[in-house]
Amino acid sequence: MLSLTEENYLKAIYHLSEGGAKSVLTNDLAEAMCTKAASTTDMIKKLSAKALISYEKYYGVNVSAKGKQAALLIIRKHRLWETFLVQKLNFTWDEVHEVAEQLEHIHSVHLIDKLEEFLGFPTVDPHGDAIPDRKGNIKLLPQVGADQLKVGYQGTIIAVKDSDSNLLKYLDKIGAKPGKKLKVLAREEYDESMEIMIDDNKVFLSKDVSKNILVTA
Amino acid sequence: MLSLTEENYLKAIYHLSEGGAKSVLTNDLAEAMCTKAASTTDMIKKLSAKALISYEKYYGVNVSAKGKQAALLIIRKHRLWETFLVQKLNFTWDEVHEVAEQLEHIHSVHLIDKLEEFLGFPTVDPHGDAIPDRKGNIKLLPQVGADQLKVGYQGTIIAVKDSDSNLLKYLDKIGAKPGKKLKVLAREEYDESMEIMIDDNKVFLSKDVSKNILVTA
DNA sequence: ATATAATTTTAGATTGGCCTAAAAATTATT
DNA sequence: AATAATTTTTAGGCCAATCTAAAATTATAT
Ligand SMILES: [Mn+2]
Ligand SMILES: [Mn+2]
Ligand SMILES: [Mn+2]
Ligand SMILES: [Mn+2]
Repeated sequence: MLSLTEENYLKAIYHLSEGGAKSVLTNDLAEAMCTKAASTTDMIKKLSAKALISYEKYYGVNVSAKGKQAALLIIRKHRLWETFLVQKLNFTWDEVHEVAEQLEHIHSVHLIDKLEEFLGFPTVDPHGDAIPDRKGNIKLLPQVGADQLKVGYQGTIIAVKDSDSNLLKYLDKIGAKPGKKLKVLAREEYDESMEIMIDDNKVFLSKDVSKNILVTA
Repeated sequence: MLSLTEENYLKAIYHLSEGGAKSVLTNDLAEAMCTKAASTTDMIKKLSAKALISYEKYYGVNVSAKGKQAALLIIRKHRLWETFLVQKLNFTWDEVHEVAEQLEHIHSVHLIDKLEEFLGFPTVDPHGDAIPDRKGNIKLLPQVGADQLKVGYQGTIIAVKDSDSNLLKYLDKIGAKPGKKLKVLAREEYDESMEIMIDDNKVFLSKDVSKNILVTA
């Protein structure tokens, strides 16, 4: 059984290794966890001893198959709870992450399976992120940050980054929701800001915003 | 903000002091918490420093007004979550306590208020225990253990003790549920066993069982 | 290639929650 | 009232998770 802290480190390692094929570095993990590098090294040793990650001294860590599965089961819980909060308790999508950070550590397989059933087996959470199944399998759609797009691109918003509450409020205001059509009208190379069309609304976005909108690749 | 451990001790102190007017003793608290007396003394000092309990060395503790309110807000969460698990996720009443022990420590006033609304402002949990309101007020009905009853008593089951899963399964089997009519037909003084009528079913109960059935006083 | 800078690890300390063993205080028994 | 038994507290230590400061290693720049 993993402690709450071990679960949080493992999840952070998984998220940091998503996409990139490189090892997760101690300092990056420390920053993500809001702890110091020394503390992180300690935890890396613990997770490594439990075979959840592989660790090469000075060169960072990688999640093992076992670690990936454990991480995905935590993420499954996080996303099912977020879905519950929005669909059943009428939370707004900017209110759910913090509470889900706590709820994801409740230990009960029965609970989470029943919750999933109660929600009608949702496939994505309120931010568009895929929900892993009870085995820890997840199907990731190829997706890219809107900041990477070229003028003329047309596609669909798949998901948005969910950790900043104020960003989510803004995205809600401009209608940037999973499922919406997105078209790139113009792009300013100097600051990488863009003019885009979401459904029928024209908006200007700084890179700081656009990079948090994930679209079909 | 209380730690999970502090919350659990405080709740245990509150429960041990329910009914009785006497102070809660260190050994009793240690037993309830499954820890040793020495550990309990440490925690008593912490809770006392936070003014949640009053502590007289060697003579035990009493919950303060502030402590009582904090305890009742934890109990509120516990009972609302139990109600959720039974009513919405189709848990049986013997499955909910353990999970609620975890869920009661989730910190979010918004969450628990929304949950209460979602459940339709229930007044009692699946075991018949009253649910405190958002201020921490609770209305306790005068109730007594069925083991105290005399032959000829007629009344209604208010609640059942909820901590033993096997007991709950048995109570379910004999139909001993909150709201049901109960009549005492006979009582054997030697072992304090009883013959009772629940609705229209006649059952024999040992004291070990009857003491967990709470009826109108 | 060497010096400097950055990163990572180790060493040693702290805090919360727990323990055992010993000391102190209270309660019960003669 | 003195002694014995019980309860409670204190003393000292352990483990998990954190920190700071110092040492070790790797990366970068001359
Ligand atoms: Mn989230
Ligand atoms: Mn999400
Ligand atoms: Mn319960
Ligand atoms: Mn209950």
